[in-house]
Amino acid sequence: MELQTFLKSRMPLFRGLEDRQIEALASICVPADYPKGRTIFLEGSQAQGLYVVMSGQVKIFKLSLEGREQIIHIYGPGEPFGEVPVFEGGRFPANAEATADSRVLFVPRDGLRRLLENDSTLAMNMLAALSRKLRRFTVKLENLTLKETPQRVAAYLLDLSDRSGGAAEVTLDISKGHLAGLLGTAQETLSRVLKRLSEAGLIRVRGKHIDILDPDGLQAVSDGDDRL
Amino acid sequence: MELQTFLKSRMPLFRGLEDRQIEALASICVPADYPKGRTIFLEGSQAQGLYVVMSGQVKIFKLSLEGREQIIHIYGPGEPFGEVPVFEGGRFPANAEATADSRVLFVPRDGLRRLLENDSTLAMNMLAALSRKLRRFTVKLENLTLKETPQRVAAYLLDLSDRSGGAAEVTLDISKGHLAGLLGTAQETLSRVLKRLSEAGLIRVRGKHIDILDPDGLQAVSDGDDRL
DNA sequence: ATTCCAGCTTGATCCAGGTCAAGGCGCGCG
DNA sequence: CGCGCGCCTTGACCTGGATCAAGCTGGAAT
Repeated sequence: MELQTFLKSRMPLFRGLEDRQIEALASICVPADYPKGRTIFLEGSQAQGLYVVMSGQVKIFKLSLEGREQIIHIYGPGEPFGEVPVFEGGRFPANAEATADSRVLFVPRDGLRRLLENDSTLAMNMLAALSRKLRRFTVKLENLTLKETPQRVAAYLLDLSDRSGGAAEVTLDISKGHLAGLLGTAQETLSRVLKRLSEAGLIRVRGKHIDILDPDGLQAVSDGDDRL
Repeated sequence: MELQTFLKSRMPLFRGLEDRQIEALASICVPADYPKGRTIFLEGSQAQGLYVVMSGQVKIFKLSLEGREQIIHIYGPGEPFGEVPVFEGGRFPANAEATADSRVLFVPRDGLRRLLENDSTLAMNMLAALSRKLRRFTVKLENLTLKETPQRVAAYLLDLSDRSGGAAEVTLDISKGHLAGLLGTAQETLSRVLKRLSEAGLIRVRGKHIDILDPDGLQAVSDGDDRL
């Protein structure tokens, strides 16, 4: 079955499970399609389970009263989201919205908890997954509070490059508006920073494609070197 | 035994465990004393286990290259910290230091993992604990990126009051310098904000004791009302 | 009691970056 | 082919809050 293959091969969370566990899991999951822009859940609403991106892209974000948006994370295929209320509190701590046409797997809370209680492999995987998210939060908090915007942009680009094996050309998988939201800045500021980095000869921007001309220089900016 | 009593009664993490599990746990834990100002672990160092505050106070924080400090959390008695590397990565994502003379329980990684694999109650407790931390991170990120300093201060005071049952007088359990670090601002700014809140008749500050004179007004400030 | 000092307050200055406003640019669609 | 609409860039301005620089204060140590 299609779904079982996905669970086994594409999802670190379910790595190492026995086939009959995968079957049990597959039998309780429900896939659903969300068009770009559609809300998946709202902050504060009651959760019935968690979600996994199968295809497309989902943003998790907070809104201020004035409407400013802080993106907490953007998830792609294979990544779970909305786990918190499964284990604590029952309500979502933030909002989720599809940023592209997406297929999303829903995993009901009760069934998942039953599986977790009987399978320590799954439980350890889940503990690792939550720990990874805590680690990312730490990094994000550090970036947002201890780094200036150019540092954050440089760090983001380097991270993107690293994750594609140190490639000299990276492709933004999200719009620049979303990137600004993710980096905790205004779109205008991001635009200006990219320009400055270009003028300094560190990068070249062509739409969503960015050439990293000087990785070391970019690293220096990321580390706080004020060369502009 | 003293230690077992502490584990059973003072720690949500170990709530609901059977006595023989508690015994097993107690037998692998090691308490240690840290004077005020002593480092407990450094970011990036290899972790051998997690910690639990028995008495005193511990701050978890990040440092920028220039030496600015962002406090991520401050933990008191009963609260665990440093869990992340037990389940993922192996290295601490931030620094920990005692902010008061403290007794801290060390729980070795391997023993803990063995217990977790054999006891789903403990595993579910741990999942809940990590989820609670993720939720707090979400709130913290929201406060730091979407709220201005006066809003953060007001929110902190109200939270403090709520946690002591809505008391009209709250006592800061940390120094104002640390509070500034926790709220992502400079000590000078915090001082000025407290003064403004006092002059607006919302609070009265006497050292570490703060009277909340106008909870509704404070709530309004916390929600972004620009009354100063 | 006097000194000392960490912790706090107050004042003055400066700047990163948010906001408002006005175009460009590219692309899908009629 | 050109119209319209997101999305992005550029410019001008303004402000929250960081930083630098003095004092102040209260309690611990002698």
